[in-house]
Amino acid sequence: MRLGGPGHAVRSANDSAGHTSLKVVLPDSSELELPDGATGLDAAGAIGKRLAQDAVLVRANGQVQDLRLPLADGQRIEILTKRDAEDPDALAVLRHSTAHLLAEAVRRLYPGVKIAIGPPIENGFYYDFEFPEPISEDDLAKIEDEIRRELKEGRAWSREEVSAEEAIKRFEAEGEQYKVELVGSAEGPISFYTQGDFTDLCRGPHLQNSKPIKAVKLTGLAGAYWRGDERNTQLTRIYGTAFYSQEDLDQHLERLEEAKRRDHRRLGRQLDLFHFDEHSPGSPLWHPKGMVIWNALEDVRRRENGKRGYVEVKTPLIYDQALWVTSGHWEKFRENMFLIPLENEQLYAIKPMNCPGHMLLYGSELRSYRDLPLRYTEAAPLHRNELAGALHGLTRVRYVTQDDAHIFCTQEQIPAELDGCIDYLRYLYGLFGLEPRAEFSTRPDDKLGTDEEWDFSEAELEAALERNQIQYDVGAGEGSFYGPKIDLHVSDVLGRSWQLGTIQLDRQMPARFGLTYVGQDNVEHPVFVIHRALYGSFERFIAILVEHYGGAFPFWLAPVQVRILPVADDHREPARQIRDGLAGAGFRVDLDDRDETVGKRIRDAELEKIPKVIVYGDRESPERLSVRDRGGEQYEIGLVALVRDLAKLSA
RNA sequence: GCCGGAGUAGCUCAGUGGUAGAGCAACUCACUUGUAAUGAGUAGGCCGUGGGUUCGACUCCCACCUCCGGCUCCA
Repeated sequence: MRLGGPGHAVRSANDSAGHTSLKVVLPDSSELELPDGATGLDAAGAIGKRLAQDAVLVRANGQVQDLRLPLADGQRIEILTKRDAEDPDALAVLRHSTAHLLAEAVRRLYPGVKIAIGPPIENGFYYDFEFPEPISEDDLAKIEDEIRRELKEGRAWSREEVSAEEAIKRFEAEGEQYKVELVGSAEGPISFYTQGDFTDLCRGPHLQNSKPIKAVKLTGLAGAYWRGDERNTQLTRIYGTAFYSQEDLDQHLERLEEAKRRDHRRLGRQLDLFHFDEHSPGSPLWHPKGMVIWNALEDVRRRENGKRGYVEVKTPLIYDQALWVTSGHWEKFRENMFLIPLENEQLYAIKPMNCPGHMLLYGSELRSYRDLPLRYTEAAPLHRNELAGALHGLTRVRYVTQDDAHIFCTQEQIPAELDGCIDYLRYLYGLFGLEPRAEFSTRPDDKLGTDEEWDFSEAELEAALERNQIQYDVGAGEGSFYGPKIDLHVSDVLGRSWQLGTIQLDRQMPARFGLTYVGQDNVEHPVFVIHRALYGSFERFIAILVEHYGGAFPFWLAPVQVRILPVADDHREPARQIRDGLAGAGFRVDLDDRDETVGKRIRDAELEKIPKVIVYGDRESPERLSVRDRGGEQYEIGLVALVRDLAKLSA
């Protein structure tokens, strides 16, 4: 989480020389007059003693600020207290302070440990350490106890500003090399926060004291590279979370449990959609019910591609090494490719992407400007030898299927084609009620091509985002090696963000393949390629859908849409006829005539999250069916009317 | 690949240096069922794989495989 630096807010009304007071605006729009140099804490004190005691943070003009820092004239301020227990900023400051308690505890328990960095994050905080001896999860309980001891004793934070030289000298004396490095790269004033006998380099803000920290839990242990770079030493990261009350922590843990019930890996097995086998790690085995969802996505893809002027192609799965050298993958992607060394033959590789095949296809003929734009689409199986530790259910697989397309177009056609992709994206994500975040990813360090070329490509994508009024974050250096990208991200049930759709503008790969078109001027021009996958991959998209719906798919996606339950033996035959009638009308319907009670079979249908259950007994007839919706709502309807209603749900 | 954890019946999980357990699912029988679990019985295990220690290993040690939580990388 990014906390606003306090440095910017320090400027007070000095420019209006001679004034010895400043005014701030409170949330109720009333004004508060304070002596010049007054801090957030002073402001709280001026309002009430109790507020000053309870204050944890001040928000000045929307920016969080440490209570100990001076306010500026004219700022709108808001004092946050433990009563703002759900405010993200109030939680962040609590957790940040708890991270410091963790560091203090670890330093006391493990002499010789080096401390690195410990920020608040989405649902808690972490702190990175270099331990002299490795620790294990069993150690967490001991550390947690030590934090509780600190809380019982009570801690108060004090803040001081020092020069960079002084800070470096101090950390060098303590042998804290990571802190020395951090000071070296710090911007703005260097500040220290001290609680007990523990002093840490920190920008803040922090609590006044540890009283508001009512619940702490250390949640995990992991390796993490210093500064996120795998060439650096791997530190030990301790994760934890903290709350203003025990109830909030309990609620948080409950939500986690609830989220786990929606996990696509769990539901995948429960709903009989897919599974994994250790004989092919990272490669799902799709069950019939999973394929229903897959094919529903395929149907949408084919239908919309057809409407939007795409043409379907099919290209080889394996290519020789020379092709991959031309495409640039041999240099940039080799370690992620499955190679096929054949006896007495060239080295082949299974494709991790469709692009090179589509390049060959485009290059197989002389192309005219009249042919463009040419939109090739192919959802072929791709294989990427992902690092073993990176595999993750359906969200990160080795056998992946993109809803891929490559749009070959002229430079002038780029804006319209990008707009077309964005419109398509909007349609698709809207269909499922997904609300993705857009990220604009720019040139990476290992890019192909010149900065001038990238300036152009990046400008085209950014202009498309602006034109379509899409809010986006910038992923500096996150682009593909051949071009910048617009990526769509959606979070899974446990808050992990996954990239789904992507739109990439590429002039490198067509150039490497010598691809051109003949213009109206009878001169060959370089052709541009837009790589785009809108679901991203079927696998990941289905994972997100399973969690998005919690397995309760809308009628049109549900693997089994209707289940018929005959009450007793005599009802089996008429129930079969109802089933056949609905199946004939094109619905996915099955019959549960097991020798179980109706109650039991209803329960099973609910657990399978089947949208419609029809109980058929003495009271029913084709003119009068008893339908139970998923969740328990019941109504009566004739077969003909039911077919009509269900057809509407399928559209 | 790296750090930490875990692999026991189809699934969810107990167990421990001395004969391998439960619930659900499966199968059989009875019940003929009315909107979230009818009852009884039966069967089901190279306790992830390979080595080692031991009179004896599911249990202790080592290596590997797979999965889980992170890191890095990525659709």
